[in-house]
Amino acid sequence: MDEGQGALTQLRAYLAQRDLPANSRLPPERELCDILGVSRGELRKALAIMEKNRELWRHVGKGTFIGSRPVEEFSNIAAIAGQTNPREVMQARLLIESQIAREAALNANAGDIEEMRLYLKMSREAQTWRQYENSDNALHRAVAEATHNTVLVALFDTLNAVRRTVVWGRLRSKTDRPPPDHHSFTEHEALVRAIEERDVEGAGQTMRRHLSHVQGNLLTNSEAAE
Amino acid sequence: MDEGQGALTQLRAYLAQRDLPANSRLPPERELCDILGVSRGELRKALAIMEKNRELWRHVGKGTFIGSRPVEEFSNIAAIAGQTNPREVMQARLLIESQIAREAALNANAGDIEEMRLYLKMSREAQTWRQYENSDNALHRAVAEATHNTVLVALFDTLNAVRRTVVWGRLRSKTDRPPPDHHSFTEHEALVRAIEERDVEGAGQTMRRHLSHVQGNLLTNSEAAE
DNA sequence: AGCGTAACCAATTCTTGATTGGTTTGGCAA
DNA sequence: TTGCCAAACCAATCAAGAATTGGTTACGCT
Repeated sequence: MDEGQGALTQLRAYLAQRDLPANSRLPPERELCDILGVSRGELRKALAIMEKNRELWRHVGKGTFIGSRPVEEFSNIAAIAGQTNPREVMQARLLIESQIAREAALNANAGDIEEMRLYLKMSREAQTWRQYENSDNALHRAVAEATHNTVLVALFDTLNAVRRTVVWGRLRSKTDRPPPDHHSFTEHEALVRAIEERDVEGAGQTMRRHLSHVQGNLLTNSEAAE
Repeated sequence: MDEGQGALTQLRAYLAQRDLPANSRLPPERELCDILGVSRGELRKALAIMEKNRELWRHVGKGTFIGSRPVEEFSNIAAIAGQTNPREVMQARLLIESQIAREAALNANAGDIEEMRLYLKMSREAQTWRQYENSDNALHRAVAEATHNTVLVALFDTLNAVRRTVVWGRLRSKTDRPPPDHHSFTEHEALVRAIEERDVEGAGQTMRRHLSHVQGNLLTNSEAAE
């Protein structure tokens, strides 16, 4: 009965003898076969058991390592953007940013409000769509910063980066600059006002309504966003 | 005086003729010199002007591209985790995951529910805290997947990675395994039931209540999470 | 002083080969 | 048949070197 797990005990003995630190790489399977005098199949069974037991982890091309598999250190914006579409992005914005608006209404201070009003003014005075978009982005980010929660701000930035990558080549054909009656102006103002008045529900609803309009514009593919 | 900008007008003419889409790469400088019959110095002056004007962007080793410079491609989990704390992370979870739960209630299919029930069972039968945490993570991720929105799943993963980095070295002193009356069991069950019954409000509220308890446990620093 | 040419620099990409875990196939023996 | 072994093959990864590319400098000429 010891025979069935012979490779495993041999491997364990080998590892115990070396006492390797975590995250250290052990020899490739083919070498280990020679070292332990075991066939590769048996060795791989033993490795599979230890991997399932989280004593080590393997990856093709890299090797076999002691300890548990490390967490993904980066979230790749391009990878996310490649797998999704504008509809999903807008839906996520709707859900995330409405919550951010609520939280901002709870935590914003006078300086935050002032900053929002500045971007509000800039967006209304924008001469080109590009300028307008910059102000709009800055305003939305100011709302996120007003939560005073670095994690929320980071998530907002991630989402924003994905958005900019996804909706990448859209057109601005109709007009050269945002019309003075653009729906975003009044919506943005209502949003800032709700945050200033600590109207949590109002802030969330205003943001939701605003992004719904943006979503609608985007999907009907007229001159897009915000 | 046209002479001073000769290269620029030539370049503009070349670009207008080709009508290249955004983010497309144009020939290396040395080739463009031959094509336009301009010296490299003059060409680079023209390129510098257009770059400052955000009509194109350049990078050593990559090339020159139409449009504005793309955003930072990665969000570094470690950087986020280094600037925040467990309180902020839990607050973000509360806001994000409650919205995810609502969206899951709208979009989950039978397979999603089945998967959740599996992890529910696994978590109840866990023999160690580690096993329990794995099942718990899997359940929460299954909820995120049930939204069928890749962006939301990606944001959830990012948030989760930050959480694991931040609350990394906490203790499990009191007991060796989760007690059978652990509050999470009933809360998780209620959550899955609400999602199954398409109870949007209920799903969101259950998730919010659940994470509030987790947050409370975490902050009173008793045997922590979920 | 200004322009053009050439050379050089450093960041990046491309190419090629080797390495490595994962899988399949065929042979062999109990 | 069943299990095992050896070999070959596969795809992901890494490593090192060549080639490319924007940025810079030096020199010569007018």
